[in-house]
Amino acid sequence: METRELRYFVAVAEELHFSRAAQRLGIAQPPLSRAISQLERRLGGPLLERNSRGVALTEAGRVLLAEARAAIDAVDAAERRTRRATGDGSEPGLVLVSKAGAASELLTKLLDAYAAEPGAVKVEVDLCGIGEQGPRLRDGRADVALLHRPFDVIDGLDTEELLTEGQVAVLPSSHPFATRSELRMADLEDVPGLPPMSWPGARAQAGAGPEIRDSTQLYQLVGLGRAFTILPESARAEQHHGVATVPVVDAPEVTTVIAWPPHSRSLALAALVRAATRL
Amino acid sequence: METRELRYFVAVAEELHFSRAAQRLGIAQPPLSRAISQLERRLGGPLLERNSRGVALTEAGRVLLAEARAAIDAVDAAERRTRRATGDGSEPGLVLVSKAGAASELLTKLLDAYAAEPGAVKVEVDLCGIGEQGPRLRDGRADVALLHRPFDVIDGLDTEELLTEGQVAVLPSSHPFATRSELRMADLEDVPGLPPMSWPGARAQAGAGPEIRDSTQLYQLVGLGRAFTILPESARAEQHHGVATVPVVDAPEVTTVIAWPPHSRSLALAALVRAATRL
DNA sequence: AGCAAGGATACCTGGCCGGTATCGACGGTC
DNA sequence: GACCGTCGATACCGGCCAGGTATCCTTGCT
Repeated sequence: METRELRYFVAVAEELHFSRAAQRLGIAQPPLSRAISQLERRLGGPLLERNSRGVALTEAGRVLLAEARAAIDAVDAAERRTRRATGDGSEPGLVLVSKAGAASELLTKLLDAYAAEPGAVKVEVDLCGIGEQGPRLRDGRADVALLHRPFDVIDGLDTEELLTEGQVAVLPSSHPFATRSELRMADLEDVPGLPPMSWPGARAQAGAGPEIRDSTQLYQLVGLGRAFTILPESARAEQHHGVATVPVVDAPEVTTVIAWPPHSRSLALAALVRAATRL
Repeated sequence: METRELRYFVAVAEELHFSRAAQRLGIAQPPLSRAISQLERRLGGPLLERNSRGVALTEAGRVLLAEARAAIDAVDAAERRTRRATGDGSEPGLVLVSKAGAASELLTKLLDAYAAEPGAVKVEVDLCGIGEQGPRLRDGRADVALLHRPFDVIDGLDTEELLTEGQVAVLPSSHPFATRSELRMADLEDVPGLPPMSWPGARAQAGAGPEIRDSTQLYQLVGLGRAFTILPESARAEQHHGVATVPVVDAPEVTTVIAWPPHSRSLALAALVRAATRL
């Protein structure tokens, strides 16, 4: 099977519409129809059900969709990482990705420690939205990531634990809870007049609160008295106007891990991970 | 990048010889040379160094080799799993792979428990050589595997723990140790007149002992008084002529885990894993 | 110098990809 | 129920590129 065929199939499976998929792919509809038919013939059965007025995936189609996405990511990763490794000098040697606004203290320590190693290469730090790190590692836009268990999905990645910490509630400083010396999860089940925030990607926790994408947004919302949330202790290092933090003594512990794709053979990556574990 | 190009590159990178690689691929040498040149042009730098009398990989080439192998495995997996999912009826719904001769008791319990579930599909059990499970999961020849931590590589796989157990020494029954009620790791550091076995794939432990590939071989060698080894307790369920087992009280614990590729969305697989964790 | 090995280049051919035109099946509408 | 719009399938054609053969060129060995 060729990459092209997989991309074609994914487009159709996502659009559930041949003409739209063809448009997205920048080709005409007939070649796309033909390519999918060939694929179905080669794989020994139908992938799509062409009902009148629409297209639906068969069971085999669902399998192929999941597998094809993973395969395309792997191919894209191969291309990106190789292009990065071709000695055109100016490019960074490693791309590290982390949630915007998280683990910044740990991150600076890590970068300093690695930079001091002999043979350290340039590290580009890429801050992305919550839950975006996994995909970036998988499709080669990044080589290594900082993640937070149990929040981030670490399926299919190699990891090393770096730091385990408790969590604190992040509240408007005007809120009655803000003066408490500690809180319990039970206190936060239903905070009067304050919705909890919900993260994109997390099991949709149906929290009626606003969705946020980065930490600036988060602190702004809290400062405005519109929401509260729970974050790892290290978030206290950042001071924000109108925002108070109170330890939540029985919150589940959060572990910051460094993660990388399992087949990586990069010496630079190995050195970075080694530096991280020695922190 | 197309799958074909990746396969071509891997062939050349493995053979380090264009003509032999072309032969292996079933094409002539000139198209292969051209394909590699195109790849190098597209990726922005050389992948191979053509020294006089031979070919060597550049750093970028090493990166691409590792990435390309993973990508090709993913594409092959997509094809195999989809072909298996196309409703041609006779085929098995899931392929489970396990080390030959290991965990047989757990395996039968698991298969029985799953078969009793509503909507259970046919499970093909595939017994393979030690260390072969990972590759089979990665390239789609299997959907799920039983592995043993810390011996098997579980990089890049999702896992659930099933069973943790101690280990026993497996010795010829004529050996002085065979009558002991227990042993310690220190006793086994250097057993007089008996070499330890070494497994393929494991970090080459330089044990001067014979290499073995399956459990029949193993018990035969032990029965002949040619070697000894350490195995999980459950191995005692199998009785073999001339072979004795003695608990090793301070051996590291072995955990049997069920493992599957992280992006799998198969309902049948999910049911099997659920059945396994309920054992 | 001659030769052999091995990768690169030149050039041709055929298959397949992608395009346009058109068909055919199905549904909604008046 | 005839008409029409939507959407995927089919027919056919043209151009590109993969793959083949022949040959060149560099290199190392004798």
